[in-house]
Amino acid sequence: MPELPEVETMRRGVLPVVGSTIKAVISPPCERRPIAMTPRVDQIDRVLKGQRIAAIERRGKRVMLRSGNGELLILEPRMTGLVLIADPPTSEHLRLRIRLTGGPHRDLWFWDRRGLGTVRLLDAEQAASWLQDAPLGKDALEISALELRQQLGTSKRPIKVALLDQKHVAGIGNLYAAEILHVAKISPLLSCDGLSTRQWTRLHAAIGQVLLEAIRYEGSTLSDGTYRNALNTSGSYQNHHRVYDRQGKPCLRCRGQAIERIVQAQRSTFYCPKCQT
DNA sequence: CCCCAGTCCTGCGGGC
DNA sequence: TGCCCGCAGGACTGGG
Repeated sequence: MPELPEVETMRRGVLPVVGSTIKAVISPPCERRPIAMTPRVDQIDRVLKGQRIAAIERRGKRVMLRSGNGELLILEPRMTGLVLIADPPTSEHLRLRIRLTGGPHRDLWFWDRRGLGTVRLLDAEQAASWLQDAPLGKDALEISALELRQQLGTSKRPIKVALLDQKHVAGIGNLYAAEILHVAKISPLLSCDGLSTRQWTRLHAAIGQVLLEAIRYEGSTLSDGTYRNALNTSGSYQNHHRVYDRQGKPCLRCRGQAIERIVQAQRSTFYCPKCQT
């Protein structure tokens, strides 16, 4: 579930470890099948041991640790991954432990209940080319209105489906796509090439508005309770959702129409058929 | 180009 | 009450 607001909240939460030195990178004992990690953890350990954490960055839904030597450790939480400096929710689903020294925290954890997350280490050269050539669009908070339209404008896919495609714009997932389209008053069913200039402008504004608003509330912790910030604390944006998981309930804008749930590209879409056209 | 179904995986909740 | 199935969806893959 973590999308841009949750991942940005994780990033901000682990910022205090910038300047710390990496003592070791190890796999905590975990009986489950290991998560996808390249290269192997002992290789990652060999490369990063003794290095300073120079920065913690984010692109789309990934948290990236930049080492003093310019290597990039990319943590991709996917559905249930968390990046923490506090004690993780359980000891059972720990996937990576980065032991630290010379700063306020002893450990940086990657915890992932379902184990769909990934860890990847790139050297400085690979990192530079990955940041440039990765099949990953501009970050949703960086993209301009013009770029957004250039990326999506000729597509015949429904706008909701296209917004989820990370190679056009990175960071928007199923929950925020629904929230954004409601704020923009655009039907999720509308074909991208059918959006008017006015609608593109509204969409771009809604992306910024919704994502920043969600970051202010530290993201959405859904009923399964999985998502936590770096201090293992819940977000509260779930209390401000306009449409997500509100099928049958009245639209908060028009007050009358019931929110509908439909399926697009095998995913739930929530919207107000009256407000979103 | 786009779509769809299947894959990874765990925990929960609906239905019987 | 208990058990099983299906659903949740981020990213990716293979076939059409």
